[in-house]
Amino acid sequence: MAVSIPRPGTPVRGSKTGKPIMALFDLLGRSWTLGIIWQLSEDALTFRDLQSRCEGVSPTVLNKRLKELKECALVDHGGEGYRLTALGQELFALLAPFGSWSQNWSRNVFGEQGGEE
Amino acid sequence: MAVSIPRPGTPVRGSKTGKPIMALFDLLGRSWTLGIIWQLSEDALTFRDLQSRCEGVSPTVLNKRLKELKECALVDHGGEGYRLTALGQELFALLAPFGSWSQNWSRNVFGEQGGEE
DNA sequence: CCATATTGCTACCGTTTATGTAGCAAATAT
DNA sequence: ATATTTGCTACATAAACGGTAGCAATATGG
Repeated sequence: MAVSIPRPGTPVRGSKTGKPIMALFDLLGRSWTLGIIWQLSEDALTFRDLQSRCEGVSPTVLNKRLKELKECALVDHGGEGYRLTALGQELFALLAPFGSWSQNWSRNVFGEQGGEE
Repeated sequence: MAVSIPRPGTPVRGSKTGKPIMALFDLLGRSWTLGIIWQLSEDALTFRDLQSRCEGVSPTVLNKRLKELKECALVDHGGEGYRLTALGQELFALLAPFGSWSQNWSRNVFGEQGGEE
């Protein structure tokens, strides 16, 4: 069914219900969506800065994700580059605890070598 | 590079750093991972129950996700079916606020039709 | 005991998505 | 005017996903 933007109320990739949480999970469950939000949490970034912070993700995918995130009102593109909207910042606030949790998870499951950040 | 399990400390899909947060985002950024955790938050479920709650996701994908989640110590498979581990429940606790936030997001961005849950 | 059903799962194959490189038009800087 | 930088598109290849069919193992019922 080749879904582009996972609007709530509309069926999304794999999901026929269109519940908001499923639409959100569909959006967040695409490659680099979470990473993009994470990287934009501090500063606005240019396309290429964002690309390099996302480990050199291909511009094709980066541009797709940015379009989706703009259409879902989580990211916009002002004079200083791409940045989170107010809603995007709200979402990042929910996401922020994942940072320290992931370190704890890493230590518990995989040992000490998990490393920084 | 065909990455199977996104262990922190090891390069993951697209990411060369292996930072825990990137490993976690890689894991969560695969189709149905978030949905599976969401569905297992209340009860243990059999493979087929879980499949039907995930809108009939194909068994191929479901089995892949379950293997990954088991290997990452977020899900296990006891006598009553698949269920979240203690770590999995911790992660769900971080994820739970996304439910109500997604409803608010849906109303703000797409209008009122977003619907329940 | 034998048939039936359920469970967890694998094989296959076609479609979709992602990756990776090259490069172009517009804006900015020198 | 020349050279960079920026945002982005066009391919081609590789990986992931979706969907159906079906199998071995364990229950369940007659």
